[in-house]
This record gives sequence, structure tokens and C-alpha cells, in this order.
Amino acid sequence: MKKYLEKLFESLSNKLSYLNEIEVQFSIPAVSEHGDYSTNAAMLLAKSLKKNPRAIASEIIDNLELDKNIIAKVELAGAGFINFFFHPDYTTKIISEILQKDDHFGKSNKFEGKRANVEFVSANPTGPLTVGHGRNAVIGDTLANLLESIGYDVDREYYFNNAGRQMRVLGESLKLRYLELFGDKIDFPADYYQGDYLIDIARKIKEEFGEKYRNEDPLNYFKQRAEYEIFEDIKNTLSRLKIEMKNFFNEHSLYENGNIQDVLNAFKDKNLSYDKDGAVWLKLSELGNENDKVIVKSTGEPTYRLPDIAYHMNKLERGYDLVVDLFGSDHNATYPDVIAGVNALGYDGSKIKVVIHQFVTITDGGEKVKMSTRKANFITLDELIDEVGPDVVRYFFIMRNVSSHLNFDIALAKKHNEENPVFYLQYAHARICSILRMTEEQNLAASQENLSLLSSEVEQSLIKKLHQFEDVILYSAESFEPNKLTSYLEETAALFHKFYTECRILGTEKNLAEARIALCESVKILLKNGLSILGLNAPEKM
RNA sequence: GCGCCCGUAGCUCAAUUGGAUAGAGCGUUUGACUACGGAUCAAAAGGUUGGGGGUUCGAAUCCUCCCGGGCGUACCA
Repeated sequence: MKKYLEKLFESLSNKLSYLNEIEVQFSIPAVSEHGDYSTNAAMLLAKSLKKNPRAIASEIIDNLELDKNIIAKVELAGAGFINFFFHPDYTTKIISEILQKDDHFGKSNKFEGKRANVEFVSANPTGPLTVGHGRNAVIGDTLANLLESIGYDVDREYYFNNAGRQMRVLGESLKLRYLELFGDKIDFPADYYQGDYLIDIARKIKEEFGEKYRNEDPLNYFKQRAEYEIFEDIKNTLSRLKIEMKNFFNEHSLYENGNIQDVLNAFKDKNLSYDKDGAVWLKLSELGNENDKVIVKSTGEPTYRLPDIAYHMNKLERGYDLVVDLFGSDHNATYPDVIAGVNALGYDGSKIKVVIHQFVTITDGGEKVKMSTRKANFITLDELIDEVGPDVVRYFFIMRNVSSHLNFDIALAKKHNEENPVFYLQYAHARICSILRMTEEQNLAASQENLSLLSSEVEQSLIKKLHQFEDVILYSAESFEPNKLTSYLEETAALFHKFYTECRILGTEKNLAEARIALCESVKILLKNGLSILGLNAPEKM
């Protein structure tokens, strides 16, 4: 429907050239009396044309070359809105389109041939993924799915650092746990990793090798084994959520291939860095940011900014058209420095899209739970999946606006899991499957011969809703807002349930019944495709 | 102090990015199948969009000042 209007106005702009001054937008009015689509174009033009918006709207309407079989009515309303009412026979054609496109319905090719890199999770291997990482993981994977739906070739990437202080402490923590197993009196430091998972790994080592590593340097075997085991655990957790990474990118490789040194040299050559107090500073104040920052400490060790800049240059060099970074809000101050650095060295930082999501606040029966991997008073993502299942976990993490805080009450999630909206969507799908099984037994099959019989208010509302699917996916993907898709799917499922209540299939006249089956199949395809983008199952029975 | 994000119904959140009468779910109250799945549907009640001021045809949305919360503001990542 929207595409038709866009074409209509495109050809109209040849006649009324002032339409080229603005981007004509079509929106769906909140109330159906205001039409199926509406545009405020006349009001936007009022100022520059110095004319009454209603007069402009009137002129636009007079010049529209309408096909009465497509648009039944056009109205001038309110302060200058132009409202369009579509002909029911035209809207029902979407059903044929959906049945024909099937798995592809909703996808578009706007970004065909483009490549995107989505970097997410990127937790260092110091412990199991927590509920906090879960939001990052699910948003990232869903965004990747959305980008694929609009034509991108997407690589999912996990960036990690296995050098640094954190990892040293991890190796030492594991060695102490290992020694404890032999009855050694250990004063386990408070700032070491407290979690039980290290005790489990220590036990494995003891079972496999006995006392062999009692005198081992913790930075060798213990650190490596901890990293390996924890990574296996992380990958397993991600795979339970149907998340599979294409690359695991080790920060250390940027040192090995000389990229870090190259970047350092490039900054120096461009006179963008200087030495002060034994450290190397980047002139970020000359690059539009607030203060200069240290990129190499006086100890000779780079700060995170330097490898981050090198890493983003690396990604851009790999030829991606879009580079998405998904960070928690604790990183919100760091990315402007990185992008400024990348731009300064001649790369196109505008290809980098940083998505900042707010934190998950965990409560348990109203009481706030503070999370820290170090202190081990966290709830792991695995435990959460055990409790409520992967589908609920995935849905829960994306159903809210990315930029809003997410309240996650564990007690509520356990207790009320049947009230979760994910079941509402899945139930609609299962219900359709059940109907289709039933109608098949009665030798009824979907027919596109008499779609014009689908003329009741609820049928028309539902059909018009189906029209929006492709636009919603496009919008959701381009704005990096996966919750737009969940809201839309919930609305569509609600309309389906309403349709189900009002419109029977069995027992009604055959032509109407078979048209309704076609509608049911369309909704089923839409739900299945939508759930698939969200990474959820579309069950045939529940 | 400064920067980013947030504040909407009792609770958790929407609102097509500046549009027409601010909407859902949960909870509360009341209804609906002796044929397609009641994990559903219908209805009622619930609001000065944290507060004041401003911008314009029009503001939950933009600007400004307060109030309250989260995250930053490192030679930690």
C-alpha cells in the first residue's frame, strides 16, 4: 500500500515541483476514521510556499491520478492532512503475495551486496556470561538477523583480550583453587575471582594430572586452561540461545601483526600524538573531543584506546560497509575517542554505528541484586536459560527499547512465565497450525479465488496489518531498534486472535471458509518469519 | 561539576522519530464457546506524560531551568 502511494507522489512531483522540497512521508493514523495512510506534506510545505496548508492539500488532491480500484477515497482533513482509504480488493491481494513469497515474505533487498560486521558480547574469558551479557548478546544477534533480512551479508564477531591484568589474576586465582584441593592453607585474596567455576576447573585439572602443576607458573598452564574452559562454557551458553559467531577476534593479534605499532607511528607522523610524563598522548582536543588522552602508559603498555582504534581500522579494511558495535552504557564515553582516531587516520568512521544499550537491573522479588564477576554474586545466563527457557530469555531482552533500562525480576520470570508475551505469539502460531490441521481433515484448502469475501472490519484490519511487515523490518533494522518488530508482532497476533474469535471457518460457506484459510496461512507465514528473525521457535503445538 | 541515557495508568512498558482523541500487558471488577486450542476474546476503571518556562498550525517527543534515578567522566577495559 505504502509503495503505491510513494510511486503516486513520485509521478505527481513532476507536475507539482514543490513536492521535491520535502520528503513526503506516509504514516498510519491512530484512528481508522483518518484513513489507512495519511500524509502531512501540505503542512510541511505551508511555510516555504506561504500558503494555507489546506489549500496546498486541496491542490495535491486535485492533481492526483487515482486508480479507483486501488484507492477508494481521498480526504482532506484537520489542519491539512491528506488521508487515503484503500479499496478492500486491493488490500486482500497481499495474501497472494505472502503465500507466493513464503519464507521470503518480509525480506527486502535494499542493501543487497553490502557487507556488515556486528560485534557483540565481547566479554573477556574471565567467567561465565551473566544476565548482563545476555542483553548484549541477544540484541546483537537480533540486529544481525534484521540486517540479513534487508539484504546485508552479516558477520557476527566476538572481540576479546586474553592478555592484560584481568587474565593474570584469573590464572593466579585458578592456581590457588588447585592448591586448595591438596589441603594447602590458602588465604584467597578478596580481589581474586571468587566464582565456583574456577573450583570446578581446578578439580578437572587435579583429576587429569594430579599434582603435576603444583609448581607451575600461574601465567602458563593455569591461565591457558582457564581461558579454554571458560570460552567453551561461553560458546555453549551462546549456542543455547542459537547464537553462533563467525569470528573470535583476539586483541593480541593486533600486536603480533604490527597494527598497533603502525597506528602509533601514523599518529606520530601526523603530529597527532606527543610525549608527556613518560606517556604518549593523543591530541583528541584537536580532533573535536574534549581532552587529550593517554594511548601508551609510562609503563609502555597501551591503554584500551590504541588497540580499539587499530581494531576498528582493521574492520574497515576488511571492506565492511557497516560496522556495528554493541556496548553497554558503561562504554558510552569511550567510542567518540575511537571514532575520532579512526577518522584522523583517513578511515571513514561514519560506517561505524555504535549501539549503546542500557543496563539490566536484576531484582529478585523486589530486592536489587548487584552483579560482579569478580565477587561472584552474579546470576549466570545459563541459570536463567535453565529457569525460563531460551525463547523467553531472547524475547525478554529485546522487547524493550535498547536505550531504556531493563528491569528483570527473577522471581517474576519464574512465576509468571506463562504470561510472557512470547507465548502469546507462539500460541497464535500454534493455534493456526491447529486450525489448518482441522480444516485439512474436512477437505478444505486455502483458496485465493474469493479473497474479496474477506470484508469484515477485523479481516480488513488484519490484512492491512500484514502489509506493514516489510516496512517494519526495514525500519527496525535501519534504526537498530529490534523492539519495533516485537511490538508489531504482538499487535498482529492480537488482531489474529480477535479475527479467530469473530470469524469462524468450520461451518461457514465454503468460498468464505477457504478464503479465511488463505488468510490464516498468511498470518502463519508472517509469524514464523518474524519469530525466526527474533531467533525464536514457531511451535506447531504447545 | 561536566557528558550520555532515562522519568508516561497501581506495576512493567508503547507511541510509526514533531501529528489528529497518549495506547498495550499485568493487576482489579464484569462478561463470552455443549463445533476450528479459554495460553483466547469483549467491556469497565485507571493520566496535568516528574515540575516550570519557551519554540509553532501542532510537543510525551525539540530548546531552557529545576527535581529524581542509571552509567561514565583513569597512565582500568
